[in-house]
Amino acid sequence: MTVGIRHDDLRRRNRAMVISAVRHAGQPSRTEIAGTTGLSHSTISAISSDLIDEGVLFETKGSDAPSAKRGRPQVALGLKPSAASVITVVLSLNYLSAALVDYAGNVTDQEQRRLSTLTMPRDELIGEMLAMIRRLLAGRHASMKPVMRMVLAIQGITDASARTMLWSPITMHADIPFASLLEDAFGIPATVENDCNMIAMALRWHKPERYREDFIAILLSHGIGMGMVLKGELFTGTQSSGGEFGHMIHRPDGALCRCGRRGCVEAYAGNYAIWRNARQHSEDETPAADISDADMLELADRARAQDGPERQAFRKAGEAIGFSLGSLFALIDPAPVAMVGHGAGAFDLIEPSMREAIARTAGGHHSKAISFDTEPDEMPLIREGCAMRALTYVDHEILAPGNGALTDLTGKSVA
Amino acid sequence: MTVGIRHDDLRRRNRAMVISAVRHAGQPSRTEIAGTTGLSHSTISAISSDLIDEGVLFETKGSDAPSAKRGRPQVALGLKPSAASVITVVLSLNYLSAALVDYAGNVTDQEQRRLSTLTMPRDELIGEMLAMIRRLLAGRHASMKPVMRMVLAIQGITDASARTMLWSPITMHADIPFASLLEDAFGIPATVENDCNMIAMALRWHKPERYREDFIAILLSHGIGMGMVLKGELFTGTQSSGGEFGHMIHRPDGALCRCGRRGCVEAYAGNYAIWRNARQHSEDETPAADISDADMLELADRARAQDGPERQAFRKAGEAIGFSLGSLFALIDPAPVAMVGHGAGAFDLIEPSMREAIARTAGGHHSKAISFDTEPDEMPLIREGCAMRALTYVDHEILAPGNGALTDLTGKSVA
DNA sequence: GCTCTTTTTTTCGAGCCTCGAAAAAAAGAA
DNA sequence: TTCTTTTTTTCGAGGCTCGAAAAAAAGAGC
Repeated sequence: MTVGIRHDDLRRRNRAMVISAVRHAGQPSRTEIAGTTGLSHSTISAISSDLIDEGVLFETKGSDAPSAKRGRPQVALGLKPSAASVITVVLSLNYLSAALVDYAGNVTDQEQRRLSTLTMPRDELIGEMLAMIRRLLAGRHASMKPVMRMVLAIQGITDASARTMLWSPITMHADIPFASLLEDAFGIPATVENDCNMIAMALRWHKPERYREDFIAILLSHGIGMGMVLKGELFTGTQSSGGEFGHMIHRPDGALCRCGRRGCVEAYAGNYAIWRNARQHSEDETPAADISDADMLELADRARAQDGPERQAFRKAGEAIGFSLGSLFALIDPAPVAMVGHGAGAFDLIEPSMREAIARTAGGHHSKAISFDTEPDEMPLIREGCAMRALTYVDHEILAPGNGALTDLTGKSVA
Repeated sequence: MTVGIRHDDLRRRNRAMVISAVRHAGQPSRTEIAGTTGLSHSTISAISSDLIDEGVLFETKGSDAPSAKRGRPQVALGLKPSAASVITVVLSLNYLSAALVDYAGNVTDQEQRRLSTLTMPRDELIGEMLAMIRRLLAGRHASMKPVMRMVLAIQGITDASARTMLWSPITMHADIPFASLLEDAFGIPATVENDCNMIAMALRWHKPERYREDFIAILLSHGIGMGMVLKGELFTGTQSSGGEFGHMIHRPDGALCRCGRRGCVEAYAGNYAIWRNARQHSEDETPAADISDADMLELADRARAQDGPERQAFRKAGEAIGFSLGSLFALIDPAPVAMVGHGAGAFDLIEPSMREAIARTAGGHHSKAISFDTEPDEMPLIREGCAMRALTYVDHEILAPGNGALTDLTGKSVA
């Protein structure tokens, strides 16, 4: 039983709507906002006037092109970059990066470094992260507004409340409560998110014309990840970040997977699996820890050059992805797919067998119509997805108190 | 971009909330409603007074047990049975049934009959359905309030807008726009829903303590169907009713499925598949059209009596369901499962190999903790699910116009 | 039998919020 | 300089929910 709507919720929600409209439209006029939200001009005027007073929005005076239209010119509203800032952190295999992002979404500072995540002790891993964040916080100008939110994206599984990393292939340590660790260290609200989910957020942000209501992002890398948006909402599991497409079962009792089980999609389509098959090693062989992008590129080149075990390996990968996508499509119906990550660079080798497999499944009813796109570089997407997620959180916090919001925004400096 | 909340939406939503609270609680007092909705007593008082005036609610005077409590006694509110009525229709293999249900959910009349759905011409199938509905409409008392909604449940796939049956195993005809057909014939709004989705609705209604936010209902019958509730919402595909668990791929290029493809779960776990395996026929053999429940019972008995091809067949079924549930759990995390339908009577034969398979998948992390329940009789569940769905539609229509609602409710008689 | 408690329900005024219409503002066009 | 056109603000009206207080409807106690 959902709770009833009280009167003050109304204002709060409509404020949220206005902020969200500005964030999506960039620099809309009040009239434009009224159009997209369906609220009346008077309401928009009242709300945006409040938000300007509170320092959340501002009138971007220098309207670029004096639109040459008749009538009173529109006044564009923008998100005030100084209204707040957020920190994004991305932790992936042997790699850590963090960025400071202002309220308008601009990266104002960032840092990245290589680490040996697989072998590092737990405390060291956490320590490196905290230190990097600490440097970012120390480095920002005194004039900058306080950091209001931190979002950490990891390769791996988080709990449904986005507070704990339950498991990750990049480290042997499990159940690290990153959200609480970050909150305790810096006094700033934090969440931990799955990297592929952040990729999905970023795609929707970047290419709304293609990735809007329903789409799937598949990360082809050492392992196989997935982020999915259904009916406009990020799809997550009931207890975890979910969407573990890479561990759907392709062949019962089949090839050995990095997760220790058998027959997972990843055990055929992950980099290590393609490598293993290309070398004609046994499918029971323990997966290699890491394979360089250069090696995978070389493998792909050889597969393109001539038929042989390399080409076969990519073919098998396509088959695994195809059948499992077919199973997924049986559940959710076909949707546009983005193939993300370095592995997407070899999509030409994967696509034929993948499409052939899909066509043999229930989801492949119109397999010709299913459209695939490739995004070879995942890191910027993850970072942007994190930023959007963090800023969205802030948007909803800013509107919450309704009135005294600005005392928290411009006032006390945290950490 | 969702639309802003206008002022009158507020009342509408809170009215919906009150109606929904009454429907869930049965006969709550105003105080109780205030508690569950979180709205103030004054608001509840105002809204329920309106709804009583409009003939949607009524004060159930004869309060059964004079609660022996001190203070002014609570006045129970109930849904007025005469506020509206709905018709539910269930179409399954060789079987058609329909019922007339009042606003409080009581079945006031019903009819059912056997048909040869597989061989009937399209028009005859439609004609039988229309005729049955016509008889129900003709048979109701003159005092009864107009039928405001019809919901048809079918075994098969419908489009996302619940207007057309896209495909069904019970007939060779496809793309039958049942919703429009019914609306044109009777002038009453109608939808077509997947039977398993209705089972899920009914389960949530019946056993909310077990089936609440997240659960799965799997129909074990000639084919394999699924209805799923995730985060409190019925899960459907993006373009169709979705959730075609039975056509996830268990073994690529495996056994021949009724759908014409190969390796679907159904091709191992549907009645015809179990039958085929028990008889040690080839997996390439065309599936039998229908197998009687008695035959399946006998098969199960023989499997229980001694090890042999029958027991093997059930074991294979369990394996197929187990691995595919494991894949599903990889996507959504484990959830309580209800095994519904006659096939659930042989769940004891299926369970061991199923659990073993699940344990070998990513979703089987805590396979011991995944709980299964059986509901051998699906028909009543489907009917009740339809009724609840229809009544929920009506609830939302009654509250919509806000004021003149009753003119439609008590006034003109449709059809 | 009467008064006191207790609990539920209704009433009433206050405070918000959104809306539509009208007014004001800010340009270009003539 | 005066019209048009378009955007934005202002203002009063109408609704809605809320909290407090009042009214209603019992049982409890003497």
